[in-house]
Amino acid sequence: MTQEPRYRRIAEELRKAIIEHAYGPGGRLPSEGTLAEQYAVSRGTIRQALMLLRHDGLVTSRRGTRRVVLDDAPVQDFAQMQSFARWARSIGEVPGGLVIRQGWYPADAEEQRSLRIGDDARVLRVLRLRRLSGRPAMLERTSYPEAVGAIVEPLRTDTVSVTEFLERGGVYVADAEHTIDLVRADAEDAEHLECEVADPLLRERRRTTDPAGVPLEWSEDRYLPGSIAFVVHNSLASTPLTRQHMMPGAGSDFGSGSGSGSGSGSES
Amino acid sequence: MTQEPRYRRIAEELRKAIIEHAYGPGGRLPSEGTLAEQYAVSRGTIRQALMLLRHDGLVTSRRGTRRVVLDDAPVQDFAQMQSFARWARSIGEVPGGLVIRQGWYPADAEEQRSLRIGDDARVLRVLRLRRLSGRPAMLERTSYPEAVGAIVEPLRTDTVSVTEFLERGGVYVADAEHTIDLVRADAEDAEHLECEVADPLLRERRRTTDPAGVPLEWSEDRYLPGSIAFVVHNSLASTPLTRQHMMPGAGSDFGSGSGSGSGSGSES
DNA sequence: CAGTGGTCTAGACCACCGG
DNA sequence: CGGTGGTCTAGACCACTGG
Repeated sequence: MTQEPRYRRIAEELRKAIIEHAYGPGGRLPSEGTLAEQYAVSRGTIRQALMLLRHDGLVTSRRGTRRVVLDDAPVQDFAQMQSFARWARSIGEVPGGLVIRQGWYPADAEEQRSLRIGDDARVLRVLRLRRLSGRPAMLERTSYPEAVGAIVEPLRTDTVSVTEFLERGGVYVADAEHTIDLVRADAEDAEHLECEVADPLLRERRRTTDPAGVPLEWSEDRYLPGSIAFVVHNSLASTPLTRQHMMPGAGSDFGSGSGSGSGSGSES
Repeated sequence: MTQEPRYRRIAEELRKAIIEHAYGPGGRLPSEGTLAEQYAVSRGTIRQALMLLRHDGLVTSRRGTRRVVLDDAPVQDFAQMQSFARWARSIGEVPGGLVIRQGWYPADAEEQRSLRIGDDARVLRVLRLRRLSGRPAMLERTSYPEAVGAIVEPLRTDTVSVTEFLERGGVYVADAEHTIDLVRADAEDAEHLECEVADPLLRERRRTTDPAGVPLEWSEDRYLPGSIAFVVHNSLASTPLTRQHMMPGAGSDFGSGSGSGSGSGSES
């Protein structure tokens, strides 16, 4: 039962206390030494716990002063960020998923690079519409490498959560990289998202890998504006956020929806 | 001279080795024990170094196996993300800044909340146009609390980097929270960014705090599309990325540029 | 100045992965 | 099974903050 490491459980207790405003905001946490005594663990363990809160932007840390509680950050866990369905449920919406088209194709250059596969490899391309309580919210073009595709392919087309299915099969996501920018809807986007061609959409391109570093999927998701925002926290301690320059004309493809990446099924 | 802690210097050496493809990608790092010997430090110090690379998404880590090198991540340091000018230089562009309007105003509700100040506090609102090598790239509406505003106010209107100026004054940013979504240009946006009213823009709302947790600025930046993307890395180890739901009608303000937040100078 | 967090050590035990 | 990383301990010294 008690398989969660000590420092994680301590971090959870502290997080809860903070969210319930036991200290702040602006309040000071007990010192590491005091906490170590209270929890009857060594200072190192306490530091590990506090590190978690630090990375989530819940507390500061400076030599010389006690840690200060920051405002509540909109903290989600990794699992929730990784799965559209889980996220939807957490905000009280009913997630819907529907596969519009899927099939095996030879990997194009972008897929070969992103999924780290050879130029003779096949990928499963899936075009999927995501709904929030019935309303179209996002159109997802995903490419899976052979091994993962074989698991995903036989799924019912209305499977709500692919991520959760993969987890039951022992496939876990450990890392993800997201690129967020703006594109305009192509004909396919407009049809399924029920908007006009050339309407602006929020685009998230995503590459996920398993704990061994093996790429699991490469996806381009296009969100209708007004329903979603991305929130990022960064700090001196850890900075996963980056601006990226785009060569004029490249990157932000207007119109040609299948673009360079995982266009899904426009072929045939 | 040797003031950088040991583990950071080790991390830098390893990062360099990785970027120069001394191991991978896909290659395996030496074990922690081996590295500890090589650098003549304890295993704990090596683990601290590796933790940095882990959070940057450069290597994996799993019990039982050696760490695996992932693809090169687009790693920037915090300072670069924090400063438009520094970022611009790093991609070989010439940053430009021009204050269009600034002035002191009573803090509105949003500013009071974001900057954690009372309802009788004043803020300095600055409307600033940012250029990349001459071309308009971003329009920035920033609100500073009294203390910071007093430092920023006397600056020349063409000051390229406010961040760098503040650092010279001993003001350092330690934490930031970013919310990214899509809006349409209002009249003010269109005028200065040289686009049409209602053109889509990428919006980044940002709140930064100093090492003690005191809010330093609250800003709403609007980028012309096609010139920038945001890249986020997240992992089981640390997940600062979040989707956020928006109430229909709220959040994504169309038109009223000064929105709920730090509208700058539309008043008068 | 006393108290705090940042760094570092040297050791221990365990869970897990691969051969 | 041996080797690996994950967890945890008990101590030490230092840099910095604040009164």
